[in-house]
Amino acid sequence: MKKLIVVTGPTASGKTDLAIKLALEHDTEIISADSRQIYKGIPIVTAVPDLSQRAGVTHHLMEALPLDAYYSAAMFEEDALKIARSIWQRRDVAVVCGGSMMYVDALVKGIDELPTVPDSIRLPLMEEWRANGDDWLRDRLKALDPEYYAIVDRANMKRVFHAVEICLAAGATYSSLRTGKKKDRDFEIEKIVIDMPREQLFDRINRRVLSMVDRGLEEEARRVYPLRHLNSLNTVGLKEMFAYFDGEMDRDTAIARIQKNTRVYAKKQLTWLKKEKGNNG
RNA sequence: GGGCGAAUACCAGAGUGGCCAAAUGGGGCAGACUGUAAAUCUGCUGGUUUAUACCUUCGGUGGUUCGAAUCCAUCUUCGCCCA
Repeated sequence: MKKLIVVTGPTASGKTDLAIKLALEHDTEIISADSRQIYKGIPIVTAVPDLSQRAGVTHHLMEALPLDAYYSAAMFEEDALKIARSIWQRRDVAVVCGGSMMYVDALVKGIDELPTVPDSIRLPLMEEWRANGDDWLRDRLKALDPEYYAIVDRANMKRVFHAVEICLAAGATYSSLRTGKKKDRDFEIEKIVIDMPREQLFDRINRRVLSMVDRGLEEEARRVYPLRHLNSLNTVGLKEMFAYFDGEMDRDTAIARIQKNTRVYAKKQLTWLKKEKGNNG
């Protein structure tokens, strides 16, 4: 049976190195499960390994998309499966490496099929939302899909909006499409979650941010600054630099905030992993 | 030596007699999560295992008052001003 070794864990925990080591051991390739490393043009802030670090191991879905490309967990599921199958034609094992927990889940457990929302629906809806306000959008959802309305986090407008646009695009309720069913996989999955004392992890994070600065984080941020409104650049390490460029804070403050926000990000990943552990994930 | 001002929870900082365990922000902690997820959102943050409850807090001490973080006296520390 073919096998997927999934290396995950919080940011800065050493996933990259471990994955490369495993890939070399199995003479195979790596599929990156990282919602930011997949974009091309921001290698420093996303801690993409350089060619020498990659040690000749092929990395897929890394630096593969332009910054303005739309991408999602569902697209990742599809792409990653396709790549894994092609690797399995030559090897028995493929290695997945990444900390985007939703991507990892989409690959490991599967994600529901939802229609892709066309701009012809999304953009006008967005316009109406802006004109009429949050309550209007909530009411809209209540009318379209009362079942989902009853359970959504109604303060989280991003979710409310998404549910509404899905209803409109599908011509069915979002709740009817949300099965949450785990898909059967015809391959073996070995999940390796890197764990370490929080103090040690936070120390690694703090130091890694400083090393990014040394390697040219500021220049990298300046290069993409004109595109700062793209979602791919709504990223820890860039948004703080942009705030510095905008004169909202000084450079040292920006760097300290990157460290802090990276710690917060790691914490969210840990929360996700803790829940998975509790659920036997 | 004299004058004035300030001392509030981890930090900053509101509050100037009861509605104050004390706004707000930061930081910290915890959590949610099925479509741009490094995103987005939520809760807690004096103690008491539950609390519309009780206890201990607003520099120290002593007063005034039914009641004080808030008023008075005094002490301590810090800041500014005059010598």
